[in-house]
Amino acid sequence: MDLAPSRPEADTRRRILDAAQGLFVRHGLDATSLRMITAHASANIAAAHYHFGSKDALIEAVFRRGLARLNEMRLTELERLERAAGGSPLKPRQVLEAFFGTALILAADRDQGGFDFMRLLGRTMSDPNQFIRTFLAAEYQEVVDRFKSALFAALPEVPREEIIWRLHFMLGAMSYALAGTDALRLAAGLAGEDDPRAIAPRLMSFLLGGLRAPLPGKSAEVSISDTPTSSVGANRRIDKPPRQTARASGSKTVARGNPPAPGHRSSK
Amino acid sequence: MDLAPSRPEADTRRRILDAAQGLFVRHGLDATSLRMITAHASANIAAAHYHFGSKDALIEAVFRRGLARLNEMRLTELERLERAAGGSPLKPRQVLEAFFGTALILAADRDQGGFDFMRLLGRTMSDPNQFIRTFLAAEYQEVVDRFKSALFAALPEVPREEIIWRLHFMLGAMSYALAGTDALRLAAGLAGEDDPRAIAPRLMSFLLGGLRAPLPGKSAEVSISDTPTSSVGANRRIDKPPRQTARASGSKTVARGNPPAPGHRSSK
DNA sequence: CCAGTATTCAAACACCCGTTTGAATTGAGC
DNA sequence: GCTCAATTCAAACGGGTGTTTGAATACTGG
Repeated sequence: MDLAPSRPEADTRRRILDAAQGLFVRHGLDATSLRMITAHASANIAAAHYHFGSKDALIEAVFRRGLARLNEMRLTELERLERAAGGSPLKPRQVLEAFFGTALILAADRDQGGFDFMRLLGRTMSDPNQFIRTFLAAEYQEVVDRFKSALFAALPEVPREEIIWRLHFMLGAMSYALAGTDALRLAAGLAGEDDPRAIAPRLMSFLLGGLRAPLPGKSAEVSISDTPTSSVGANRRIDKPPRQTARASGSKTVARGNPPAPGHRSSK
Repeated sequence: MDLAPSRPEADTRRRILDAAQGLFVRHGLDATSLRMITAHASANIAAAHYHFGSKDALIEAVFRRGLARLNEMRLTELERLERAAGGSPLKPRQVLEAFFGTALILAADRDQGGFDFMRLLGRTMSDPNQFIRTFLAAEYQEVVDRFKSALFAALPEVPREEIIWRLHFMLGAMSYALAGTDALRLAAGLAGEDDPRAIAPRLMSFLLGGLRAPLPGKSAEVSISDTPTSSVGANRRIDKPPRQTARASGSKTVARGNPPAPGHRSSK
């Protein structure tokens, strides 16, 4: 339309959004200050408040922009498949492709920020901040309802409660894989460690396997809580292991003003 | 080398650790201040520095205490199973029980703080803070190596790279389930929504199903919707959704022309 | 009992945060 | 050219942060 490709005022707004997204995923929401963001965006601090109103509103704007794209892709794909199926229910794999496959496609888009956003989203999924949680839930609701229904129809013989649990688990697996933190250095050195295109086929077959796993036995034979005479509970209670004092012992024999190990802290 | 267990001064230390753990899981590491912690623990701010040296060192201490318990349980159980098997490799299910089952048992312990700690751990697994990440990796290394080896032995025919990926996915599913945030309000209203004893059997069969899923097709490494040959229904298979380039020229992603009109909220 | 260390405490320090202000700058329409 | 609104800017405000200080207290060994 009449929107010139480079409107200067709109540019500041977009630069701030981009900088915020990149810094949020690298340092976390709390640890990223508006001053860091505006410095990265070559903008003034007050400009951020002028365009967004507050830091929380800026966070909202970042997620709204990313989720609009993601959710539109998901719903478009789901509707396309349902239209092609013509009334008959989809296969479980198709539902997963529409939900998780599109997310992974978006995560592979490094240029337009899809990569950063999906990592950010993956990490934020387990953020305790109430304001974020309610916002995410609201922004997601339509998509979640649509895909829940599609999965119910695809697996009519599975109890709905069980399907919801498994959707929950699948979400966790994807979020963690996308977040790409690998806190345990598990995949360190693996090829394509943080490349969503390498992860996608592996994740999809893992998710399908989990979704179609046999239901947990009602008699709880599978359950760990009552493995015969409690495998782990054999020693009944966990004794406190001897306090590992190798590194922390300094903190109790302190004289005044003793910093245990001054060489800590960074990344904030 | 240690102080007697019931010395009153040691009590302050424990009270601070407990309060910190509870507040960390409710508000996050960054959003929890030392003043909040010491107020909850009925202690002085300086006492926290006296006993731990810094906030980062306090965070370390919280995780060290919890991980010592968790990792000891895991290793004990793994060794018990390996001893019982007498040289022959364990079954995949047994390895998962020793790793994830023990975590879920610990998470069910509400009295001694196991519940809070496992939720905290689940959320921290995707924390971007570098200091936390390296600390967790170091603290976990022995356990990770042991369980990786056990899984390799249990699944000799599966490529090791694939096993590592699936271990990664399983960790994500468990972390997210334990974190118990449910950002999407997926399981809202479900029975035992945040009770690890209700989650355990369901999670275990999901994980086993994912771990034993058929390997992803080797041929196409890039494609998301792979399965070039083995599609279940030959009729309508999922094509690659059209590359979403509409956004580049799209001017409707975010409603432009937002007047400043702040009206924000603060909920922190 | 006293000596001396281990622990607590209130107060202050320097710094960074999100937010606000009011003036300067820009750019389009008459 | 001028007007007027939209946008940017440097500077400041109040408040919360982690950390430090030095004195007061609690406790243990002799």
